[in-house]
Amino acid sequence: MTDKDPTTAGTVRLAIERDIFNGDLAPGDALEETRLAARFGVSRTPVREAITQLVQAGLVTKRAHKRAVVSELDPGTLLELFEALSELEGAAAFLSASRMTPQEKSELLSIHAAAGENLQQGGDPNAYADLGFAFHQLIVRGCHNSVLIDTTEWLALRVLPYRRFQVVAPGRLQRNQADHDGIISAIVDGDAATARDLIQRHTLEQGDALMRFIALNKTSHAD
Amino acid sequence: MTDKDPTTAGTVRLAIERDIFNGDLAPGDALEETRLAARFGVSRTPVREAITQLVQAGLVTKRAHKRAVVSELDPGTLLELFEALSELEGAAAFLSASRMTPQEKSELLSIHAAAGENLQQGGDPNAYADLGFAFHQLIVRGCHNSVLIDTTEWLALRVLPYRRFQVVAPGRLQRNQADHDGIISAIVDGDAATARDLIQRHTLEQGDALMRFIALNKTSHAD
DNA sequence: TTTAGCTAGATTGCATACACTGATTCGTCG
DNA sequence: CGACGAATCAGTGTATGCAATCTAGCTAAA
Repeated sequence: MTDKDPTTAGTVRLAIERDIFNGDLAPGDALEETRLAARFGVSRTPVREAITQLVQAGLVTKRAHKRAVVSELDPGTLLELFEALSELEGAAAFLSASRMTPQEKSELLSIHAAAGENLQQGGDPNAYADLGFAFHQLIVRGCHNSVLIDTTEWLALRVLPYRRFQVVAPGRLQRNQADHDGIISAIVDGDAATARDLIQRHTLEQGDALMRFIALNKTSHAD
Repeated sequence: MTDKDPTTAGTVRLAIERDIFNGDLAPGDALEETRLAARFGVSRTPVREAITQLVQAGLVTKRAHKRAVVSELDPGTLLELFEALSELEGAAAFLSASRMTPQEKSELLSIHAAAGENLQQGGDPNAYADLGFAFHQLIVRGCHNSVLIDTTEWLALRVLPYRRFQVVAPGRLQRNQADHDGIISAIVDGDAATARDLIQRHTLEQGDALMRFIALNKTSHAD
């Protein structure tokens, strides 16, 4: 499903995905088939297929005869999501510690270094977030188990719509970088157990911070 | 997705799923839209939706303009699948050790006891397999994290089409029962770390055995 | 004023028809 | 006789139309 998409449905799906990740479509927003069809200049059929795919991907929720909406994650589900994600990333890191190639390790190091520079020079927080995302992704992919990789990224995907609630709490980025520091050295040293433990705790904390931030934001919005 | 399906597409999807699990549709078999539509007495549209859902569920593979086939797992992928599954079940067991309610624990014990009786009395191996499946499912669900549960069961689903290759190697069932014995006492004792370790190793071994069996069976078939 | 019931508009679910892609087979040329 | 190419065919991808369902707005009664 991650391959090319010579089919219209695939294109539409990617477009909707982008809208969700960009925030043009926020969680809770409705996906109206006719409107989307008109917007992309296609018929309703490929739009329906795209929505079906997104439903199975967990990004969209839908019930019979009711319109599809962008999945809304309540704090409880979000907590569960991060708990599961932390286990998966931990497992991947455990395997990566002994399976990553030298090239992969050096790539990981260079990304980590770039993130460090960005942090010291007070660069774009958004760029830093991207580097952090790449960091996690590289570790996950380093386990060389496509099933585990796909599953982990599948879960990580569901958190992306909430990335716009980026946590900018003071000192948070520094601690994040320090966490990454420990994780990377554990992996380079081949200390699988430590790598697992560190990244698991790290991801759980990330989730906790995001959850708290969203909760605050929600109450302030007071719909 | 597990709820009712007043929609035709959902019904068709479940029907195809049953066919796959029953073995009426074996891995590698093609899913022809027109034929399925005729068989269920509906049009191609709901059949297409059902197939799309099955593709996302991983049970069916499909590329543009080529017909969908029941997913075929080569030994490598199967190994990866069990490796990932063992990590997920391990994580679930870790959490279950401290989260299962007394009712859930007693249910687990009674199922385990029933499996033991079946084994001693030389009962139906198929029934024993069902009990084993229920055993794993109970442990997974005991973690009370729906995301983790869904993800684990999603992976476990992909192995089901291969259940007809049931391993009946001598002594295998006894060892399986012994494994379960250890796992259950670790969970009841609340020893999370041991529970994780045991079930992880256990699932990996299960996968290994299944893989070997399939490999042998494949070569004998010699297509 | 509030609430229950109903009607009209909007939207989804399914069926049918058409367009396009990929494969197989037959014919022709080397 | 073999190989390459074109035509035919099977099958998927998309568009459109219709029926069933849901939603909202209005009327009427308590």
